Amino acid sequence: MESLADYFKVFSEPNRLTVLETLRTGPLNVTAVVEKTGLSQALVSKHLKLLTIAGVVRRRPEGSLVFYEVIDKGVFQLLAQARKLMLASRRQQLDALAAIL
Amino acid sequence: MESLADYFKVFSEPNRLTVLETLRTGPLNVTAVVEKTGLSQALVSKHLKLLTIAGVVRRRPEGSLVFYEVIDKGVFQLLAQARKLMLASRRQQLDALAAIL
DNA sequence: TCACGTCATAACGACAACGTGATACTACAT
DNA sequence: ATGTAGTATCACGTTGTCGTTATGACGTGA
Repeated sequence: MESLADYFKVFSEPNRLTVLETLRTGPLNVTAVVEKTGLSQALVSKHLKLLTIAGVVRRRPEGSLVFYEVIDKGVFQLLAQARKLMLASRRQQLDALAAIL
Repeated sequence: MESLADYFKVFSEPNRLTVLETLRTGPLNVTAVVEKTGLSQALVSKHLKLLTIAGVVRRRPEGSLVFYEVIDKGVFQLLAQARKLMLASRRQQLDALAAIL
């Protein structure tokens, strides 16, 4: 996690966001995430690793399972704020378009 | 701007963030941004275009100059919140490391 | 009209990220 | 010890993104 840009990059991938959303309600093991998302196991594993490296998620082995959980639920606030800004931008775009027509 | 991930992608590039920061204090024309950042003119133009498409920035031609300005300064709050989370993650990482050693 | 400053775009090469299929590794049960 | 379920990783091909160089387009003033 070098720069701020790198941090944003963590959330700039649809499947990774999907995986992250999966953990909103609580810890899950890899297979559970796979089933919830429909993504391949290898892919889920990769994204979880990235999220772990980024410090967004914590890895907790338990027997033969490995559970992952969001460390700071504040990330979801970040997602929410970004979504809000995005929608506002979209509205503004439409207004600008309407002004032309 | 299809998905939320795409929106995050806008902020996931160091040079693009640099360009955006340049506009924090107010509108600037392209050449001014080029001088402030030290990036090539073509590159600045590209990033500004992307920021415009994303609805983060507004393009305003004025004579032979083209000014760009941030539409919703709330984006800087987003940057700030992300930075805060990033630093918190970093602290947590170090704590986890310290616990091992 | 011509030249110049400003900005945008095209074409290209370099490199990174994504997803997949196959394989290794681990813990546990038989 | 062998098998099995769960997880991680490797190697690979594909695609996307970044930055550069060169060129095009536009407005302005001489």
